[in-house]
Amino acid sequence: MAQQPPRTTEYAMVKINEVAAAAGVSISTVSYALSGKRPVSTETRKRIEKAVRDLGYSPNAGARMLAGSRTHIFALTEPLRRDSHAPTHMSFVLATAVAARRNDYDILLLTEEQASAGMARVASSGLVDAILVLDVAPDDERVALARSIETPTIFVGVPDDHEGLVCVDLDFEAAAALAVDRVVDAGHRSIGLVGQPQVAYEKSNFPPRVRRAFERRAAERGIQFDFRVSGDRMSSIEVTRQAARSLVDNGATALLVHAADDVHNAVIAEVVELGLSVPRDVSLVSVAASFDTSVLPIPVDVIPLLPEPSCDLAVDLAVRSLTPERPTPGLHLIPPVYYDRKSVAAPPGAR
Amino acid sequence: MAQQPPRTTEYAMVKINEVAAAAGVSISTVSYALSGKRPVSTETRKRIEKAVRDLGYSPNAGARMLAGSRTHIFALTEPLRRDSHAPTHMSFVLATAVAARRNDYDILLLTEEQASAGMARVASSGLVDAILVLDVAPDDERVALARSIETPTIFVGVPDDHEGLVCVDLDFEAAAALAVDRVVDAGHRSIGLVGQPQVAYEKSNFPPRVRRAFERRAAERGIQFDFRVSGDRMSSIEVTRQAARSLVDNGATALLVHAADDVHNAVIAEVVELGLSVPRDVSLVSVAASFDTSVLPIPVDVIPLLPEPSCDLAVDLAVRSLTPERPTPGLHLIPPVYYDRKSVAAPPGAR
DNA sequence: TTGAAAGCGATACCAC
DNA sequence: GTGGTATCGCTTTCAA
Repeated sequence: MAQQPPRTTEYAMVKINEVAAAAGVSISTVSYALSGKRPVSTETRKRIEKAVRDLGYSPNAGARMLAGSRTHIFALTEPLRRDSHAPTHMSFVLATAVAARRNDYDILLLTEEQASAGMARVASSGLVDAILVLDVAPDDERVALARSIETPTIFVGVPDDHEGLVCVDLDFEAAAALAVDRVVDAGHRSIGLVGQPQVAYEKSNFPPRVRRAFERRAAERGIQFDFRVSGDRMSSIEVTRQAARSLVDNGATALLVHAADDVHNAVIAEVVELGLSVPRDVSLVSVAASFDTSVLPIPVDVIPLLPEPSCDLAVDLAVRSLTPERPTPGLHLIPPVYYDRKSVAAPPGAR
Repeated sequence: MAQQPPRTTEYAMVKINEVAAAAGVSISTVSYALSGKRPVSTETRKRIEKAVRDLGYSPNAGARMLAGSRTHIFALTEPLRRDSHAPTHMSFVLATAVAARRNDYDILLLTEEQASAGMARVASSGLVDAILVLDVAPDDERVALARSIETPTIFVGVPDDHEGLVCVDLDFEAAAALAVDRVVDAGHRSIGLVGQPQVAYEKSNFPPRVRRAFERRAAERGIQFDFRVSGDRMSSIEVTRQAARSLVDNGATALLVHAADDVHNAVIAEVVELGLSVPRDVSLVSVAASFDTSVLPIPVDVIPLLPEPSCDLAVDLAVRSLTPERPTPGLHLIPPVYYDRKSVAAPPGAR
């Protein structure tokens, strides 16, 4: 006699009516037991849960969308441009996906050349409940589209024209001011900022915000300040090293760095080559870094740009935008946090 | 009198019956006109297309899934581990997304801790039509799951146990043979292979494939050949440098490298330190690199492992797996392509 | 606390 | 070449 093969898998997709039959209740009770939108007696709930487990039931996504007008999917639009910093992007995508799953949402990835097309498509087909916008540019084309669709849209990053939009971001201005305060409080009277590569100040939006906040706060504190762009990854690191050197040569005793990890390495290398030591001769603070500054050749104080807080908040806002109390349009800023790695001390002259 | 605001957007989602009414045809005709699954006279098709445009119609995703049993979504499972090489991963994700869109498919991103859970979920809820598996490990947990679900699954990469699976990968054997041929054709009579770290030859399956193909082809061409493992990322690069040195000391005039970028750097550093120049004294070829070998200190000829061909083919197989002629399980190999970066020349003795 | 049944908006079969 | 309509599997109102 041939033996039955083990039924490890259901080959026909099990439906809600089979669950209902197995549990001896009606279809609607099963639905309510699973969604929790109506009280169900503990006893019947248990029977239903058992039936669900036994049969390996999982509600059909299409049917759920159609009947419930909730897709349980968020779109994530991200240009994934070649020139952008891949590890940073990946951690944002990852953090978003994790936060979404925590809220029982899946992530649909939109990476089209013309991002608006994808957004328009998923919005008008009702494929997603909300749209999360990453890697926001100052003049982002997705802003106009966000205004024209009814699908709730959350920006992680702040475009220049953000009137009426829901935006999440690190409070870059506060971060820059905090960094300035720390070194000024330590006694420094002349500080420099090594910023992003030149192109970032045209194509991205937070670099100028950091720069302006840095300059404003330094002026408020009545100290000397100066700014240099860094070199980009593909070019030689010489641009960055010259930037660091000229800041130090001009008297800066503390350097703030707002750039990728390789720029930090270059700055440290230059400081070392100048025969200076951190923090005795030069203090260092990293602003809005999205990598771990404690694994640099010299650990560096940092006000990090962590993906998790931003993405968690963005997902939270997306979820809330589907409820009666929709989040208020405007900037939802994450307060900066300072991590001490002992790379700031009083300047040489102060001792 | 208050002026009507311009109707730039439809605020109520337009449905197929409205399109039908506007075009003066039945619902089914609209559906067929859009899907092309039944001939429709040119004239009525035009009227329908106009109505679609005018009303900005886009079929409801949920309804389409439910009625059509096609979701037009592929899942993409990718661990997105912190330790893996972000830029490489991102280019694979991007290439997959682009290929999918070309086929009118969207990508749902699965990045859960335990990848199988996500796969099981989307499979059993019918959320996706197929699953694409990236960043495949030799003993990948997703292999077992792929076998247990009915959703077609395509692996980009080859796990050790790939019996019955559909896998896409570079043709490593052909790549190794091609590399050997190029240097032998250039006149070299003694060549070396700097391979992966030792552990890769135990835990992975393509490194031995490359090594064997290298040795087989070299033997066929009747030349001297030798092999060394490289050092792994965490250990010192000394292992790699010694490997390169001993190959050269033993008479190799050409080195093939099948390893990560840091190993390439170490090999180049050693060659330079030996006072040799590329390609005058030593020729170099990189096999199956997934990074850009033209940005190494010395540009190196390469037979790359490119994301696009693999991802295009994977998507193509996914699409075909939904048609009557499903792709055959097994390895679907991408033919190797040689990129000349001028790191191969005739050996010193030949001149 | 539970059940019956009316949709949700497409697809695709059966008729004409 | 075109139209009517059963159907997909769930959510949610209405009734009990």
